Amino acid sequence: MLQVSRKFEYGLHAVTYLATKGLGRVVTVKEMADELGFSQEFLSKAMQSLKRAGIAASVQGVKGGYMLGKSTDAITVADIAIAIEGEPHLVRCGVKADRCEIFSSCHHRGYMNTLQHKIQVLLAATTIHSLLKEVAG
Amino acid sequence: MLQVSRKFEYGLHAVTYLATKGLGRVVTVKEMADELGFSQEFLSKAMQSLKRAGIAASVQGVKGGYMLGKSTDAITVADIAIAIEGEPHLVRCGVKADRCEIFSSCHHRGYMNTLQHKIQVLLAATTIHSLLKEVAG
DNA sequence: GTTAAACAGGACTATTTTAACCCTATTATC
DNA sequence: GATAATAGGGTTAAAATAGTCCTGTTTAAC
Ligand code: SF4
Ligand code: SF4
Repeated sequence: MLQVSRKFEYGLHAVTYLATKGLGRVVTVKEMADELGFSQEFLSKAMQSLKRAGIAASVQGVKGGYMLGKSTDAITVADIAIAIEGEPHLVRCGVKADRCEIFSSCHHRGYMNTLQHKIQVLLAATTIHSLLKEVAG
Repeated sequence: MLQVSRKFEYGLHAVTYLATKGLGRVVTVKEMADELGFSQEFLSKAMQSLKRAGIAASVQGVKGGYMLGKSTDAITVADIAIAIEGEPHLVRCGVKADRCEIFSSCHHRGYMNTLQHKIQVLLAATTIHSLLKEVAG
């Protein structure tokens, strides 16, 4: 329970990788996959999600690739999580009420929702900038 | 990502149900399943986990059933999560290092581990006692 | 002491989610 | 026009979760 997906971790690694390369530098998926040690195809999907969210920017064509779409202190871990996994739903009923058979009689939905919010606050508290500092120091 | 399991929610509901019945009262799985509206067989597994963790106590035989094993302010949401899902592992490498192909080159393991710890602190901050008050108030 | 109602738990199956792969555009450089 | 890259749909494979079944053990009641 409560384990992050591999895709999210791929995405986070990719973003920190791009960050160390500087804001302007264009990097291909192939380079990142080789350097970080994971599947090119799968990372590619993660990058597409990050791009749609504006976290990464892409350049198409032969000399194309990805770069960061924002400065490192404008990207939080929560942003990456949402870009890749979509809106967070700690409980099934968050997706759609009828996903839970006891929705109408459930009394701790309120608590679960505040819990989810607190977790989001935790994720939003770390920017890529601060994460890189933490890793270095 | 980061969704709690149904079994955990079943367990949490069961514990709050037992709590409202008072510490001494013995309740059968059948009664709880009927009352809360979920599968007897599946709830039974959750109760067995809760019992092993000391959160619930059981009485075997004809007039048997379950009751709380501790007072409501000695049980936290984290306790229930651990009883049912086992030790939390936000990242794959927490289970076993070789579950992650990039373990040796990963730089944000430290961050992920502190994140996990903070989530545990959140869960441990709510006792069943305080949860019930929150629901009532 | 036999019966019946309950917990205990192993083993299996089904469902859902996640991960991975494949294949075809499209874009832009050379 | 060839090539190297992103964009993305669709399919398959693997893993985790949910749910079921079946057998045993305990104990109150008769
Ligand atoms: S049990 Fe309550 S909180 Fe959980 S999914 Fe159902 S309605 Fe939502
Ligand atoms: S990427 Fe890092 S934190 Fe995540 S599982 Fe691998 S070693 Fe652990």
